[in-house]
Amino acid sequence: MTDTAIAPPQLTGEQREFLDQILDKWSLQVLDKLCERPRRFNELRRAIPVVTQKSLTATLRRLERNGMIERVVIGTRPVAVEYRISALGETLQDLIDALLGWASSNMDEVRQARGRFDDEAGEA
Amino acid sequence: MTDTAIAPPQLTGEQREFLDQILDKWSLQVLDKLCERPRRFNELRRAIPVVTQKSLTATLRRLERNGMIERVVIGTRPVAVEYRISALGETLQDLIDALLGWASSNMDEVRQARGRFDDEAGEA
DNA sequence: CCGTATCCCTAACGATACTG
DNA sequence: CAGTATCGTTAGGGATACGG
Repeated sequence: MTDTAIAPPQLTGEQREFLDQILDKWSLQVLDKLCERPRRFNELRRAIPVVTQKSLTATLRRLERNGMIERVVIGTRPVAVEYRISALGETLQDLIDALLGWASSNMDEVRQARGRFDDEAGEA
Repeated sequence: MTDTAIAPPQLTGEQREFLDQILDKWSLQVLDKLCERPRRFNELRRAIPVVTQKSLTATLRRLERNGMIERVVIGTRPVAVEYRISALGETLQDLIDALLGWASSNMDEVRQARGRFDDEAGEA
């Protein structure tokens, strides 16, 4: 106990589960797209490489349940649905951008690390 | 195209996969622990709530392969192994802290959102 | 257009036992 | 101590078909 002024972020199981639900494979991309502007379901589907209907629906429901996005039903015919980032979701925007930017910037080094790792495994 | 000075972070599949591998259930916690100081295998195991040997091993291998951590074998008897954050991993430290901090700060609002969502589903 | 329902398959995980 | 190996279960994901 020397100089830990701020409380150590000992994650509770609840928090771990929550982060797990908003940092998964598709969520980051959905949040990223919705940070730009609201989108319709099929619009999102097209914007995200190869997500299936099922996975996208599941991701949207999960994000909505966790308060990260809002689902707005527009009562036209046929029905239209718009998804948009929530106030809570917006507070994560900078972090997401930073994360995606970090991944882009360091992908090269990651590739090299993978090469080294796989080589060592191969010769052993 | 108004003021987007930085390139839009259109994630490649490769980058998405990479982020997926270092933001998963256990990785965040492992990285967090190793940012504090190097740790031994069983030390990590105890430090992280309920991870199993198998999952911890898999997580460590994945992080090592992606260049985020380093595995140092100390040739004592019985063998000791120390894991520590890599230079690349360190560049993510602030982001991880921010992420964990954000989760802590907003957990309350998340709980409320869940309550609302589950209520609506229940009465429907 | 926006989903839900179904089938199927595989990747992940926990539990347990065993090795250098 | 630090793993690997195996087994059985289960959650996630893709493909497809159908409904409001």
